Amino acid sequence: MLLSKLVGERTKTNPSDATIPSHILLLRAGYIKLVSNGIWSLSMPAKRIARKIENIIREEMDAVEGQEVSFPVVMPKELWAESGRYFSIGDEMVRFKDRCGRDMVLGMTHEEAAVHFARDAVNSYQQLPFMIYQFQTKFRDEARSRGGLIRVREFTMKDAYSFHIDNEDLEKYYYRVYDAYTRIFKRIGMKDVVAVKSDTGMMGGSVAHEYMLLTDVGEDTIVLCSECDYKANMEVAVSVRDNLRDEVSEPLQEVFTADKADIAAVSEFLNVPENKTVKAVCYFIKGTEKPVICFIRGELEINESKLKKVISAEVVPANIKDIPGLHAGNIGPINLSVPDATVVFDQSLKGLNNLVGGANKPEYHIKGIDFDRDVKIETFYDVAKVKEGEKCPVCGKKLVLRNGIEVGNIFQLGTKYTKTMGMTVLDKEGKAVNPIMGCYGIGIGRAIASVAEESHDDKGLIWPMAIAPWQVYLCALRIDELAVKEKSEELYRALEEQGVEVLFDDREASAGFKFSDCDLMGIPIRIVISPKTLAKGNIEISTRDKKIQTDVSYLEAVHKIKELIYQLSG
RNA sequence: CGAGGAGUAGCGCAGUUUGGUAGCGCGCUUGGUUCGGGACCAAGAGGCCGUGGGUUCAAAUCCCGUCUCCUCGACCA
Repeated sequence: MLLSKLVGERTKTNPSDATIPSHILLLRAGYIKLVSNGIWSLSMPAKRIARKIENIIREEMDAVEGQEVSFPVVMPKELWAESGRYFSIGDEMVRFKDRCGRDMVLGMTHEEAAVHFARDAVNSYQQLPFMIYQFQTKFRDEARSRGGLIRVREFTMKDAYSFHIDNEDLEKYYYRVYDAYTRIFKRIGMKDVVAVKSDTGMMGGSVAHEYMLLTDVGEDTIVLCSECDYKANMEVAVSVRDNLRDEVSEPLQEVFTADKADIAAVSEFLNVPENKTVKAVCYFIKGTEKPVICFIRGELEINESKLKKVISAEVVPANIKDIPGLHAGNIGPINLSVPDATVVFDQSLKGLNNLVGGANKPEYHIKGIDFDRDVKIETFYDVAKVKEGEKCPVCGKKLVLRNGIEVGNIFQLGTKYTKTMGMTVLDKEGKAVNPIMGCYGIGIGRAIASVAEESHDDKGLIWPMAIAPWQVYLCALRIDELAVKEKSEELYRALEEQGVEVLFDDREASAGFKFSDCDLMGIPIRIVISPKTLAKGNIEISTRDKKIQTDVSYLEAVHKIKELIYQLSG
C-alpha cells in the first residue's frame, strides 16, 4: 500500500473530545472516524487489523469444530417474542416497522437466530454436539457509549452457540472453548488478560466467565487473589473478613447522637470504629413501592448484583423519606417496624456484638447490639462488596481489586432458549429433550481498542505483529532523488512478492514528519532507505525499541526482514 | 434519564464579557530553498460561527427553542 494514497486523516494534535489513550491514538492515527454517538467508520488499516483478529478467532473456532454461519442483523419480532426477550429487553433493542407495518428488531445478539436455524435441522442426539458461529454486526442502543471503540452501539462481534445433549457434555465443551479463548487473546497480543467468574445476568444459565484485560481505563472491577488463582468479577466475588466479636457483650444502651446521620459522623461522635457499627441501605423493588432494607457492617457497601439474586428481584435505590416508619440516619435492626418490607442481613454482621446502630427514632442510636442476643435472625446473606485487602475465600491471602475491559465472555446457557423456542431432539431412549446451550462472544472493535490501550507509548500505537495492519513501514527519505526512488520501489516490490505486508511511505516529506507517522500508526518494523543508507550500501531496519543496520544486499534484506517478522510473531 | 462541559475552516483554538467587514497555529494547493525525528520563504484555497426563531439599522456575540458531541452517574443481552 502506498501511504500517499491511503485515506485516513492523521493529526498532530490530540482530538478535543477523547480522553483515553486508545481513543486518542486510534483517532489521531486515522484508524477510526465517528459517525454518530457510538457508531464508527473504520479506515483501511483498522479494517485490516479487524480482519487479522477475525482470522485468528476463526482458526480457533474451527479448531473446536465450529461451523461458520451468518445470521441476519434484522429479524422479525416473532422470533424474539418466542424467547420472550422482545418484551423483557428495554430500550437497548432497536425496534422498527418495515414497509408493511411488520415489527422488526435489530439483532443485539443471536441466540434466537441460532435456535431458529438449528431447531428444524437437528432432531437427534446423534447430531449433537455442534457449534455454530458468525461474525456479525450487533446493534445495542446503549444509554451511554464511551471511550472510542471500548463501548459502542454498533459493533462486529464473533458470537458462537453450542448445543449439547446434557450438562456433562456442555461442561466438557465449555472448557475447550475456555482454552481456545485463552489462546485467542494470547495470539492477538493481549498480555494482561484473565478469565474471571462472572454473573450470568439476564442471559440465564449457571456458569459464566468473562475475559478481562486488566487496565486502569476498564469499566469493570475484578477481584484477584494476591497469592492463589482466585479471581472473580466484583458482581460475584466473595471474601473472608476478620471475626470482630468481642469476648464480653455489653448491655444495650440508647445514646443521643443529635444530627449525626451517616456512619462516619456517628462513628466519630461515639468514638467507635466503623466496623463496629451497623448501617442500613434502602431500596425499592423495581416498579413497586415495596421497600428492601439491607443491614450491613458500617464500613462495607452493598453489592446490588448479589442483592438482586438474594431477593430474586431488581432493585432501585430508595429515598428513605418515601418509606413510612424509617428515620434517615437512625435506622437500626432493633425495634424496626416497616410494614411489607424485605429485610436482608449481610453475613458481615453474623455473630457480632457491641455494635452501634440506629435506634429507629430521630437523634438516637443504640450501643451494645449483639446480633446473637438481640436480633436473633436465622439467615444472613452475602450482599456486601468485596473490599481491597480482605481475605481470599480459597487461600486466605489478601485480595486486590483491578479494573478491566471485558474482551470476551462465555456462558453456559442451559435450556432457556431451546425450551422457550421449542427445540427438541430425541435422546437415546427416544424421548424428546431440549438441548443445552453454551454461548461465546468476542467483540472485534473492542479487541482493537483493548490492544491499543495496552500497547502504546507517548509517540503512538505499537501493534503486535500478529494483528498489525502492515508488518513493515518502508520509509523512503529523499524520494525526490532518483536512486532512493528506484531502490525503495525495488525493495517494496521484492517484499510484497515475498508476502510481506508493506506500507510504503512514498511521500515527499521530511524525515521527522514520516517517522512520526510511522510511530503514530504503530507499524512494528520500520525500514529506511535514504541517500545515507545508499551511500553505505546498507539498509536500516528498526523496531520501536531498537535499530539494526544491516550490511546486506536487498535480496538478503528481504530474508532478514522475514526472519524479524517471524521472531516478532512469537 | 440526572449533573457538568463544549459546538467558529479537515484538526487544535482565539474572538462572545462591552453587538459593528470572521481570525491564529497545524494541515491543504502552487513556486522556490532545505533534507535522518513533525524545516523555511512567498503566494493561495477553504467557514451561512451546530440549527430554528426573536431583538436590533446591524448578531459568532443578546434572548428563547432545538439538535449534536464529550465527561461523571443511572443503565449495560
